[in-house]
Amino acid sequence: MSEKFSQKRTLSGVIAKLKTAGLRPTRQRIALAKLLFEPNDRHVTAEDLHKKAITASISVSLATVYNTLHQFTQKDLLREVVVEPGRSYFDTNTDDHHHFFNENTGSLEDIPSDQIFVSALPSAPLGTKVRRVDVIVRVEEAAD
Amino acid sequence: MSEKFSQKRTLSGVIAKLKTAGLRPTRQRIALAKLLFEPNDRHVTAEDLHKKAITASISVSLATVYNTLHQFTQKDLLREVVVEPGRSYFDTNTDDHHHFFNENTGSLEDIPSDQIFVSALPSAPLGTKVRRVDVIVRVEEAAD
DNA sequence: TCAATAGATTAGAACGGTTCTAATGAAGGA
DNA sequence: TCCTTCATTAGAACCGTTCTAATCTATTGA
Ligand SMILES: [Mn+2]
Ligand SMILES: [Mn+2]
Ligand SMILES: [Zn+2]
Ligand SMILES: [Zn+2]
Repeated sequence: MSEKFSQKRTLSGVIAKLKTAGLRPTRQRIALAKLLFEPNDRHVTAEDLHKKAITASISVSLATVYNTLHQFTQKDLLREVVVEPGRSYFDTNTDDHHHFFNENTGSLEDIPSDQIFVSALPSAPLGTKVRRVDVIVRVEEAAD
Repeated sequence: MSEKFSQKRTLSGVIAKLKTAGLRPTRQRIALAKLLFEPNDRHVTAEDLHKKAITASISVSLATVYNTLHQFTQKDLLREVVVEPGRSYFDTNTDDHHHFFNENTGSLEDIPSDQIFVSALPSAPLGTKVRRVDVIVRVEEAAD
């Protein structure tokens, strides 16, 4: 597969993905989607992604990065993961899964849902229904 | 049990608790501990507790509320619960347990650890050890 | 092809929860 | 009581995030 062709495929794939989600394929959204939707899943903060874009010479404002991350989340292209106060992570893996969170480094690692099992829960509080079950395994650097 | 006696018991109990933890029983810490360590477990934010104190005519600064919550957490009198970005909850229940989190109201409800079971996990990332496993069941108001 | 329009982007201000600073006050040991 | 250490405080600073309102761009249908 030539580089040009692979680039083209990525580009058209990204545009299709945006259109399918009902989002206009703007220069900024296309560029951010390309950074996000690489083969390997990623867990990024808004500022991570903004830095990454700037480094890649993609001119985009921080406000647009936030807008885009939230729109992608709303359209189920991303998932928001909350593990520490004052900072949101966005996850390119939208499958049902869980996380290891390293409290020393701030890094997130997926736990596929078939590698963990949460028993039947007590019933949800009256008048509510379960939207999602998040398991966060908090780890720390082991003492030597 | 007379009210005076019950008050005295609470006061001396609280002071003992602080001393045991290695914290000077100051006026502010005693007052906040009394608000926190009531029979029923609570999930409060710093601003919740500060308001509660002011309402109860306890003069204490917000900075001291934050200091105290963090000190209590460090001494294992409280546990921090992270469920939404930009706001920390402090939990008077320090036993191993999990939570329902109502995303509409922001309320937390305990799930005793014997009412939920998380299977053996995949091993923690290399060089790390598990500090805690948090299960957060996110619920929302049910449609009518 | 070209308005017209709806939607997107942007810089910078504002926001809200939290932390810091450095000055004052209180606890507790000698 | 005096002294040292620790705690409290008001207010400023901080920092991630959201808002504002001006500018720009994608889309569409004439
Ligand atoms: Mn990061
Ligand atoms: Mn609250
Ligand atoms: Zn993930
Ligand atoms: Zn709890």
